[in-house]
Amino acid sequence: MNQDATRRETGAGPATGAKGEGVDPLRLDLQLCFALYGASNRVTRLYRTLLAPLGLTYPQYLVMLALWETAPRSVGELGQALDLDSGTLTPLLKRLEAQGLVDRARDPRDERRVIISLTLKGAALREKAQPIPGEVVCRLGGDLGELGALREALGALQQRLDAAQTSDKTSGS
Amino acid sequence: MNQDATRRETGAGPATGAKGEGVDPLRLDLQLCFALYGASNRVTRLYRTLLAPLGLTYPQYLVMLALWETAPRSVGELGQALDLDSGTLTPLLKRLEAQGLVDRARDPRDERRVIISLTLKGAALREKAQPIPGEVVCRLGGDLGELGALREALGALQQRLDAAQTSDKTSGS
DNA sequence: ACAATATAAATTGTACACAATTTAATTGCT
DNA sequence: AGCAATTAAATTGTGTACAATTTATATTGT
Repeated sequence: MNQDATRRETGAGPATGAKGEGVDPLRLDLQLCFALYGASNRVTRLYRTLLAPLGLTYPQYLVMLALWETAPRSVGELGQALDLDSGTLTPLLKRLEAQGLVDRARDPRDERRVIISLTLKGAALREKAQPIPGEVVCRLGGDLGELGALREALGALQQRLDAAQTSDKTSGS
Repeated sequence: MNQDATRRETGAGPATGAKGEGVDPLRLDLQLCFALYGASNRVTRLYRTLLAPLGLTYPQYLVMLALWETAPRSVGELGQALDLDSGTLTPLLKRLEAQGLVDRARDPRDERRVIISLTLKGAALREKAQPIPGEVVCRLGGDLGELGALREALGALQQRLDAAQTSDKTSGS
């Protein structure tokens, strides 16, 4: 059905000496970026199924996890913890409020701030979420140590990424 | 509410001993999900800066990387390679077409299929993209071996995630 | 041959992400 | 006190992700 002509390797250094130089950096980039991108998308997809009974999306679940840890918190504090800005959080929190899981109220001390607190329903949802992490680990089939190692590797990557970003910003203007 | 304690997260914690302690599973979940989610978002953000001169978003860059590897390809083949469906790819590819980087044409052999091929401009863009991976690695400051290990760990995670998803679908009668 | 089925993209609708801007409230400075 | 600068959310606009549906084309069974 298809022969070589239909699918060719593009580029790969057309006019170079074709002397078999090492690995293409773009190919490595594809592999690493892709692994992270794909893993992230897949995790979101996996959780989608598990979270459907709770009526939560994956980012909403992360926000609830953060609030179950510490509440109340302002939008800004939540954003700092989750590394998200108000453009993402504001509509997400409004949806959680519409579901009756959180309350949004201006801080009387500083009317610029909006304090997010858990409602009784939001606090109670924690019980229904309890089995989810175990279910995920069970489905993944790996041991906890391995997942912990992955978490640490990702944490280290995050710090590097933050450093790369800030050094980028400070050099501007 | 009971949460009066000040937040003491993200402190590069003392790694919390092996096991035995009553570790909250939801807390572990927060840490792992969050590491992956945060790393993915940060990578997208880092590339945003680097890709701006090329006029590409990060997902568009991944599509171009895939096409620089092998072109032409159908939307479906591209979707399989990138783990994205037509709902995501179709508008993205239309934007690449609007930029003159790819061509979209029905397969005369099977009019249902749409074949994506690189234009001269799209193929030429590869040269401008060449320094990006090196720049990223340089900014991250890590050694290549470490990044390679991370890629492998993520790859293993991906496979587990795929297995978890499919076992979910195939269940039921 | 042709209705039933299957397949490939496109479309629709919801929900993130995030840059850039806007709105409103607080702080600083004189 | 008065007013510029700062800060915190909200808003706006673009671009993903993805489930569910639709459209168009191809394949199958009788």
